[in-house]
Order: sequence, then C-alpha cells, then structure tokens
Amino acid sequence: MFKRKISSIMKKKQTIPNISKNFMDHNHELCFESALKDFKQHFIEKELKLTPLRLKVFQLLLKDHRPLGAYQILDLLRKDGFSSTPPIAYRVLDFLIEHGFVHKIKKLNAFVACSHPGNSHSPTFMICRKCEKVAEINEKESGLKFNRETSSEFKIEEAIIELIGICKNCTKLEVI
Amino acid sequence: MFKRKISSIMKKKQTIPNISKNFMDHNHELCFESALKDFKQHFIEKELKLTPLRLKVFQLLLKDHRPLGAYQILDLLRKDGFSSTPPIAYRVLDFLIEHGFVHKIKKLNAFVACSHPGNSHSPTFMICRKCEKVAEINEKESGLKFNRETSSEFKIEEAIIELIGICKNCTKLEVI
DNA sequence: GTAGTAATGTTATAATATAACATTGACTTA
DNA sequence: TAAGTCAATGTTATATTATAACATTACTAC
Repeated sequence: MFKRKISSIMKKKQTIPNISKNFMDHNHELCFESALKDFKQHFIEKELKLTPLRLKVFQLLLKDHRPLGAYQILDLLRKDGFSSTPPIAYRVLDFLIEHGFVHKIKKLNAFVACSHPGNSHSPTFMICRKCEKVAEINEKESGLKFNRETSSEFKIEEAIIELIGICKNCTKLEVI
Repeated sequence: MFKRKISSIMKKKQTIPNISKNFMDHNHELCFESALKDFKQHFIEKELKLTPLRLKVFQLLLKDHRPLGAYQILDLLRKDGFSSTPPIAYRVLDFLIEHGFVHKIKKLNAFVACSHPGNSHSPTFMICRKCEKVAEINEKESGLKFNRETSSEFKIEEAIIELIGICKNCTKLEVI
C-alpha cells in the first residue's frame, strides 16, 4: 500500500503528460532517437525496405514536431544531395503514411512524424497556431467519443480530427 | 402522462433524425426552399448585401448535399453567364464561409452549404464515400466531447472534424 | 547473367488557391 | 448632378500543392 503510493508519486513526477510533450521543452534528442529506433524496428518487423530516402524524410519530420510541407521537404532533400522533384517527396510520404509512420495535417497541407507508430489508429491532432508545433493524441487521451446514435446512422471508417488553438507553453509566454 | 407518450411517438414518426436527413430520401425541394429562406433572412438580419453571385453560389451548393469544388462551381457559374475566373469563386466562398453560410470540407477540397446557418459553431461532417453526400452535425448531435485534461493542456479555438464512412442509406443498398 | 520487381529519377502537367491591380456600380455628400 | 468613396466584381498573372506517365537504376531470384 505504501509502495503503491510512492510509485504513483514517482510516476507523476517523471511523466510529462504525453498530450503536451511536443509543445513543452523536453529532451528532444532523446525523443528523436527513441522515435528513430522505433521507426527502424517497425521496418524490421514488417519486413519493409528502409532506404536512405525514407530514413531521411522521416528524420526531417522528426526534427522539432513542426509539420513540413512537401515542397519544404524537397528543399531539404536537395540540400542533402537527394533528388528533389515533387514525385520524390510525395511517393515517400505516401509510403510512410500508408505504413503509419507519418500523418498528413489537412489544415496545413503538411506532414508530421507519427508519435504512435505501429498502432493503426485514428489520431487527433492539436495544432498550435503560435509555435506551429503539432501534437498527436490518441482516442483515449483526447476523451473523444462519438455517441451511439451517430454510429448507427453512419459507419465511420476514418476520422480527421484537427484542433487548432494555443498550446500551454505559448499561453504561458503570452501572459508574461 | 398519457399525452406525453403519444407526443413522443408522434415525434418519432414525423422526424427523420437530422443527423441522417441529408443522406436519406427527403423532400429536397422543401429542404432547399427552407434553407434558401433562412439564408435570405440572415442577410437581412446581418445587413449583408445579397448579390446575384452570392445567391447563385449558395443555390449551387444547396442543390443536393454534395460538396462542390471551386472549379466545379466556376463551371456552373460560366453556364449561367457569370464571370468565372478563380478569384470569383474563391472570393464569394470566402465571404459565405466567413458569415457561416458555407463550410469547406478539407478532405475533399470542396464546399458545402451550411445546415445550421447563424449558429457560430464548430461543426462535424459525415462524408459518405459511396454517395458522396455530406451531412453536418452539431456538437450535441455528435456527442463529441473533449475531456478536461486535454482542454487544460491546449486551448481549442477551432476544430476540424470530418468523419469518412458509409451512410445508412448506402449500407442498405449494399446489402441488397 | 538475365528476368522481374521495387525504388528512384525525370518531364510534364493537373488541380487548387491567391496576389495585385482594373473596372463597375451603388451610395454619399457637397 | 458631379466628384468622391467603397464594396463588389472583373481580369491577368502566378503561387502552391499534387499527380500522371514513362525512364532508369539497383537489388532479388532463378
């Protein structure tokens, strides 16, 4: 009983809620490396081919939780010596999206690295209009639920949910 | 008590739930005229200028609950003798969106007439991938709610919610 | 090594959207 | 009524986002 309490306190201390992590200062190097490791692991598990281009694009998207447009990605690819005509970017993005490594943010016509790769999910995005970062939250975290009536009227196969607003961090900065 | 029961039954009989109305057979002429009347009334109340172009575009969008792309609208305008270069459509659409008469469906890069004009709301759309019709539902109807935690982490200013799937009507047709 | 295939490269163009400036027309006000 | 103003519409050009179609490369399997 005592043990339990302690562990619960520890948990609270150590965890930045996943919901807001992307918006707050955090050890991004760790975050980056961990995501990259996950990414590679999924390629192995699913027997996909991890090419330099696919790796590069994913790394670009992992950089700072900000979505990148296809043409921004192309510019960055060019700088790194990759070929950089539109189909290059769109094809790699299509592949990464298809396998759940990347999502498209419709509001921005831009792309982000997935935070929960492997889960086939219907993610919700929070888009901060100030710092332009994006956080992905899953159904449980968002508390988003459709009621029964709706479900019986309409069979949902895919949900696009994008919340635009201001993140906690930018709110704090605004007050100062 | 008895009265209550009857009225509840009557209500059920007479009402096609608003959620699905757009997908089902319904008296669309009535639906169209009623929406148009509402539209005009709002122009009067808000002292907006109802020009032929604005009226025409709204009528086009009201036609059958199917979203129209900007360039489809331009084609239809051309047929009706209106000028039809892109800015014409986009400007009118911007105006109608700004005043809550029209919404943009991001999934389709297309536009629909608003079903609840006047309410400033954050609508949810159901998009049938089969018949391509769209229904708009409000927060109450969708039962969509965000949990507290999320709200404290992120101040939501705008929500894009688009559900893609199959409507009841198309499901019925599929079974047959 | 060659046939097959997935990935990438290349050229061209489609689809969606906006910037910038010109014209019109209705209303105002002197 | 003439001049001024302003919102709406018209026009030209171009930006931004995305895809089609075909060529080449490079790895795999036989």
